Amino acid sequence: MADFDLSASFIPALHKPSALLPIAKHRESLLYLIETNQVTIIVGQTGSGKTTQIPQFLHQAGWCEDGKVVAVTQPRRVAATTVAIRVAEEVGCEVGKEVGFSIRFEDVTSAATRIKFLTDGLLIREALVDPLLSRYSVIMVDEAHERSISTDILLGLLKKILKRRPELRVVISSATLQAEEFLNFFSTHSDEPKSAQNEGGNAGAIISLEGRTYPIDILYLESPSEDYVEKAVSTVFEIHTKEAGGDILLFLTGREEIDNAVEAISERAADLRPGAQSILVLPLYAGLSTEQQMYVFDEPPENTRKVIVSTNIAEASVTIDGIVYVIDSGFVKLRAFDPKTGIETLTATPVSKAAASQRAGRAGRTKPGKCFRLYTEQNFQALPDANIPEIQRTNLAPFVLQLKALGIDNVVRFDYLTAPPAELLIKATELLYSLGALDEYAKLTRPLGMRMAELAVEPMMAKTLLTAQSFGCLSEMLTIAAMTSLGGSVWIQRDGEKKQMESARRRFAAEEGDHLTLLNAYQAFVSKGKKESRFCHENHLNFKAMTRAVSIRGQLKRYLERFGIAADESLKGPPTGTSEQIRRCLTTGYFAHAAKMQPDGSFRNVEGGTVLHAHPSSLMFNRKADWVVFHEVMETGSKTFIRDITKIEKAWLLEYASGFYQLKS
DNA sequence: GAGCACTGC
Repeated sequence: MADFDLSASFIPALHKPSALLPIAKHRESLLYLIETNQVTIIVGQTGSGKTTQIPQFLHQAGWCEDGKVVAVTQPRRVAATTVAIRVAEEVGCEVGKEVGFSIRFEDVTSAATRIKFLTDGLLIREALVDPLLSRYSVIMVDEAHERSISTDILLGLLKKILKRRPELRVVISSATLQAEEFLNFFSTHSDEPKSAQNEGGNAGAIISLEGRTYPIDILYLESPSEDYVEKAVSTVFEIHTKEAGGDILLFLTGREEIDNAVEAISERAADLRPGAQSILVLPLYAGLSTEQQMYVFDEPPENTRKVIVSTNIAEASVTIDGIVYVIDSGFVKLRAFDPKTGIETLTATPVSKAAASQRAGRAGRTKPGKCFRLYTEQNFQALPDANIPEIQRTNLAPFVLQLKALGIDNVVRFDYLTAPPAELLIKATELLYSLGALDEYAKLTRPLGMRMAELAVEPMMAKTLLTAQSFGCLSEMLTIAAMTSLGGSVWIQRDGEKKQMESARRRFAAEEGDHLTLLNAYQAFVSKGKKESRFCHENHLNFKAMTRAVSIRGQLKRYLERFGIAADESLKGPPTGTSEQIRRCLTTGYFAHAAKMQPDGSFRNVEGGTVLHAHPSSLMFNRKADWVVFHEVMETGSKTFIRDITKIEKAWLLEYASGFYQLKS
């Protein structure tokens, strides 16, 4: 018994004790600030431990007594789940007990849950049922500086709720640049009498927490570069030949650029002198399958430097360890919505200063790093401080509908952190009126408008679903709604298998267009394919997306059942809605997205002013049609594409949307 | 002939 087996006697700690985190020494002052202020802004560097520690401090300090809950919101699902799992480990409980999380389709909480991580979109939805969010004693809004539209709407709601609940505490985590803006927002009360202010304590406070990151050298170009992809490739090799070991992360804007850069880097890497350290180059973007994305986390082989060429996904959503060098092109593709035309654009735009420093920060996670910016220091100084908030450049129809459902009738006077342009609000209101969700006084209609707000799909599809029963095609529309909400990720193109994917897609093709094709694919997946991944692999379908479609369809079906609208889904035989019923039903929701094919094969919208092209992924690409409706329109580069297209009859437009088209002419 | 990233009781 002489042997003393270390591994049997000691269990390695899963996590560093939280006392070692920089935040621990601020514990008392943090708790004091939260106690005495309704709103506390935390400026926490990455690695400060704010997200994992603050909820535990609050719990220990008694904020969860009398059954109250501390909520922590995140803009992304993965963050909500991974942080919850970590905090549960630190607390020493099972996830779903004292510490839990709640995201769409996954509620891992129980009556015992005291610390709850959730997405901010979900917390807004909770306000539909519990307008004062009364079960929460503290609500921490994490990553507020990202300014997602859900975060902005949530902050506006919280400001309203704070006036009615003086005992509620709000904690906002922000980057340095925006802390004052958040504080100002919460300390000015535009339309309240003075006496109502500061009732629950002081209006607010800001506290800074230092992080635990390593220094990063920032390097700029001396003169601007003409082609940043080419410059990026040569910079990779300069780092590789001149700098010490460590992996490289290169930020470009999109799939095409990334594929080109990956190819160029592997070609040049083949010319490296024999015996030198080699290069392993990997792409990273959302359009890749999960397996392809996972490669970036693998250890590279011996004597090999890993180079990851990524979109913005690596800026905040995906964190890769071992990165020592960052190369920043200075550009990102951003979505914007033109209220005049109703068309979304996707364009490469210069990043903000905040985004540039976030990118640079990806280099210093494990040791000191370097960031090579492919632009000059003057270029950097000219960049905007922060990105334009999403609320100022997005289609607001879904959010106007939500605000109305929350009892906020005057959406123009709602207290926004940053007000959206009036045209966006008008456009959204007009669309909701034409769909029948709002009446002529812009009040939410009942039951139609209220039900549309409760359905978790965009308003045009919500309207379609709510009329489907009267067309006898509810079962089919549930499937189509679930499939279109996947956003084009249904089919997967594997390397060099383009032809095979095309022919797989043709197997499900329906003459009438993409919606019925999606319906065919789903029905094959759940019947013949038995919801198995093998079927997806054989048919070039995205298994993850198809599984998600099954969940979404189930959720939508339950919502409708609650409204007393039940799909007749008897066990025998396929659904019975005819193609015409389905296409008529689509027209009742998508009349605003109608277009007519021209002799040259392009489309014009009803007003005739906009030239639209079928997206190459659509069945209507290279096919004849007359009138169509489509799910989505997007301008990229110089062309405007429509996606998910289905043939309809012109007469149906007049039948279901005469008001809309009279209004327009 | 081709789309950044997120997200919903």
